[in-house]
Amino acid sequence: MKSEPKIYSFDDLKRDRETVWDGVRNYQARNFLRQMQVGDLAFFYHSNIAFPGLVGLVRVVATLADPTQFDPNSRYYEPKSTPECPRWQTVRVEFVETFPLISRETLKQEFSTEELIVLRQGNRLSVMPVVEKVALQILALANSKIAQS
DNA sequence: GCCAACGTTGGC
DNA sequence: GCCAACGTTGGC
Repeated sequence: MKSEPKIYSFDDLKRDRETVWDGVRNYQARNFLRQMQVGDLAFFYHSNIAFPGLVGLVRVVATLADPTQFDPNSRYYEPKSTPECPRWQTVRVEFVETFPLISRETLKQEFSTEELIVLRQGNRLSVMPVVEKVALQILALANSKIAQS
């Protein structure tokens, strides 16, 4: 799950404890959101900063229709959506743990663009899947960094 | 339905 | 700040 820290950082999530991943208006990203289930873990990625990369772990605690689509005052308002037939789906996530930055540079050294969608040039999705094998390797990397610090 | 123009994202 | 890579929009 990717966010610009200037807009919403991992520290913001740590402070809030939970957040709704609202405002995603890309169909491919929405389809990934639909696949997410309560209990799923996700990495939090900081984008559009000097040192982009993974900064921690979050967990899905609920799946829901994106509430902003029903709010006429929201920039994400979707007049065609109704509570019975919402167009945009999302999840609520909770803070799990912070780990020392796994930089984009490190990720590129360790993984290919086939393995990690976030490494692909021109990638613009706010949510993207990571296969289990790669996820476990990243977790191992995170744990070794925690052990070092 | 095609596609040029435009706006946005995000690495560098 | 630049610019490549997208997605979206809208004229036709």
